[in-house]
Amino acid sequence: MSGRPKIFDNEAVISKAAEVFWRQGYEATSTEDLLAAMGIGKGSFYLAFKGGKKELYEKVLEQFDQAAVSRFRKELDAAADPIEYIREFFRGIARQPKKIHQKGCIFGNAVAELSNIDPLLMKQATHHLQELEANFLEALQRGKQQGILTSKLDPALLARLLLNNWNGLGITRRMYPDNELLSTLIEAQLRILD
Amino acid sequence: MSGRPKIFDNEAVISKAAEVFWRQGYEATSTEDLLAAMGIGKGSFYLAFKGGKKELYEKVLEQFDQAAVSRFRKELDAAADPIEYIREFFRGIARQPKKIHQKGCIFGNAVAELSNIDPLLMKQATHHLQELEANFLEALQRGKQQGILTSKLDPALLARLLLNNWNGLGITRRMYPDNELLSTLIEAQLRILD
DNA sequence: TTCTTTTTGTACTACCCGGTAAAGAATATA
DNA sequence: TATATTCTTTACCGGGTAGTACAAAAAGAA
Repeated sequence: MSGRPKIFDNEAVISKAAEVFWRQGYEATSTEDLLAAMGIGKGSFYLAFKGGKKELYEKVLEQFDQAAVSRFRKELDAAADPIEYIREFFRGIARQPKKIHQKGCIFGNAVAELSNIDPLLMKQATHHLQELEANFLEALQRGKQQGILTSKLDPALLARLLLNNWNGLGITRRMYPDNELLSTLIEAQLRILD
Repeated sequence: MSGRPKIFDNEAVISKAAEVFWRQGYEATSTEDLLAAMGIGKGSFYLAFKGGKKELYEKVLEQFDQAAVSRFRKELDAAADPIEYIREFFRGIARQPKKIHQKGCIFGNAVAELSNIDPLLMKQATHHLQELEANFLEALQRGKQQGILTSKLDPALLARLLLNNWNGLGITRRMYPDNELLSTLIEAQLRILD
């Protein structure tokens, strides 16, 4: 059964690759960039990821999604006020360093870059963003149940507005990688939750 | 002085190239893609655009900006109600065909794709988006002068909110290339103008 | 016509890149 | 130790790409 032991951990190298993809995008990243970042050779890479760069990118998106979604759900469950949690979620953007602002949202990046290049990958990125939207919706519904959210807007519409704000911030934060400016912008956006 | 006559018009081929760049992005577009779309050969191309793909992309962004800005200003000047003009500007998105939705905003695309690849091009794209923001601002200020805009928010902040909505729509319209859905979303966003 | 200027078409070069193949290394098991 | 299994290393291949070089073509001017 078990032959030569693997020198690397799959999740670990996916996470290494994620950083490069996130920073440079899909097309601008060569497999050699990825190999260098992951610290493995071609042989190992194509053995572990037979689909090459494309499969790796899928895995990267999935890993990102797993981490983000599980964290969101956990924190939301722990939050007494789900609406305030959404607020803090957005406010968190305005606490991040410039390097992060410059990378934007990897899912939004994927949607923008791959719509007419690789529709399948684009569809997956879209799906992940829809999960974020679903999380917003769940928080909003809980807020409504608890009587915290008084807005008369349909929660589904509200969730979509939040998603669009998120998508916009993925671009705007690169134009203005300035936390004070972003904070002002975000606070104004959050008034739809009042 | 005058040698062999040019077979093509610069602005015309830039506009041809624009379509390809807009659809595929910068990195995914090869110079041969561009030559095919422009209908000229390598010799002519490198003579007219010594900077190659990069210079052409700059020109494309500039041409887009020229067209968009001049149209915006002209229509805004002609509009009796500048706030309603902004509304119509956004509503127009929800009247466009799927093919356009799939391409998003070329400036947003450039910002997303090139932030960490070619900072100079990214900066130019940012500048063009800031011109859009400035146009929003001008319209808002005129609306305030005319007493049409009653919002208590700082017009500059309002313009930035509109810009962020625009940036978001560049992504969201690809996730949901559905004009009815987009219309609902946009109408909800426009309530910040009430 | 002949010369000059500018554009065009094409051939060429040097390079990079994704992917494969094959041989060798490291382990468990018998 | 011998064998089977799995992973790693490295060399290689075919294809595509950006950019250059150069000769031919198309005009005006002398």
